[in-house]
Amino acid sequence: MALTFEIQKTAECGGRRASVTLPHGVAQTPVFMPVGTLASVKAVEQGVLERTGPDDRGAEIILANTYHLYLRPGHELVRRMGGVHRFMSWERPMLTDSGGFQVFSLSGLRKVTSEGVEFRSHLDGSKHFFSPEHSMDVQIALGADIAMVFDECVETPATWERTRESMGLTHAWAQRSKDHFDANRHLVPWFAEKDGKTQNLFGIVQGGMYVDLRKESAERLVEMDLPGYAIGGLAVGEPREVTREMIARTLEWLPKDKPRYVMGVGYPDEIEEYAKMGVDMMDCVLPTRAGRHGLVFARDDDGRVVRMNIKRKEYAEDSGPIDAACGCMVCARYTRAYLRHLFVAGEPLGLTLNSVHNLHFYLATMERVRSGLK
RNA sequence: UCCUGAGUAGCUCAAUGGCAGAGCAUUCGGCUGUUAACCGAAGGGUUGUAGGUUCGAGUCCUACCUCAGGAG
Repeated sequence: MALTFEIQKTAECGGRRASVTLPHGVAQTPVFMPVGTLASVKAVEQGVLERTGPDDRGAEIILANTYHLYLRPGHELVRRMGGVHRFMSWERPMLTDSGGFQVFSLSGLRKVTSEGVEFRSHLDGSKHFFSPEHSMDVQIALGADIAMVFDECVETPATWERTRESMGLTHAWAQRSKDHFDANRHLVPWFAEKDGKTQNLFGIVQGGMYVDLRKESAERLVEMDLPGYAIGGLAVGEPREVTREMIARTLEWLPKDKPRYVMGVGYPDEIEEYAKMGVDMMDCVLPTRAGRHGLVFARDDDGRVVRMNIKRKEYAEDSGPIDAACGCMVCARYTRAYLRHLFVAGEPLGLTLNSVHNLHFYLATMERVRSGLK
């Protein structure tokens, strides 16, 4: 057994306090997973990521991206370097996205057929082809604890017919992903059969903004008996109520004894809400991207999330921390005035400190939720 | 003192004699499985000064002022 999911408690709201044990360690869920696309959570050093504040357990799982690492430095190079963990010196669990989302976000540079996707590199325009089998080969070479099936994320809005067609493709690709993965997962750099250390493959539910399609997608994927399931294709421009409804309904049809992962969400209040609904895993670029763009999160006296644009002039001589109640190393040490100065002056440290704070904020938000679910 | 060149937004610079603009800076906004230290919006002008030519001048003419380079 490569993955163990142990639920300590399921609250009335549906949220679960649990832990997921993976080849590279244990993560407490609900868990937020920072995104490190190119084997780097942008602007944050791995040691800092392990501990963003004095009483913080740090990031317990981080993401990397199949598409990006395939293009640069190349998955075979990463394999030769001992796998992505060793390559980037991150010993905790990791998850790789399959490249399916890039099929969606790189539209204009790609051509989709039932066989796979032909696309052009955003780096140099060179032609490449990704199939479910190839995505699996790349993800196995990278060797994250969790790999994702190769899927297609449909654009929003999309008609029911278009969404159903795309979903059918995702299902066929999921089966092909699983078959190829099962046949080759012993090739992960750290494979150790006697220790039961094997890579895990998660499925991805699609179905756009149509409840009936979400149900069909969930049922079809559950038949494949995968160790965990993701809900994909959300937060792509639809209203938040729709996102919430899709998650709430899809959770009904996913196994309760396996991790459920909503991909690509969200704002701090969203991840809190979804965790309480029973989502166990989430990832999002927002804390790091927003941080690099000058947006930091804080809580007001009532505990409500507030957005703070650190660029604003009103912080120029503000000698307080971003959030006095925050336990991160940035709030313990630096003033808003200094952070604003670094950002306005274009100092790279500003990007780093904002990112570290935001990551801590997200991780602490999950910790709050976990405490509440006890 | 003379010659030459240049004076346009906070800065660096565009603009056939025909609606005075850009980049940067400033202020504000956006960011949801990262093509993103990114993207967008706004504010900002008596075109060095004073005259003249012209239907119309940032642009042509005259004088002056300032700066740079050259000559003496």
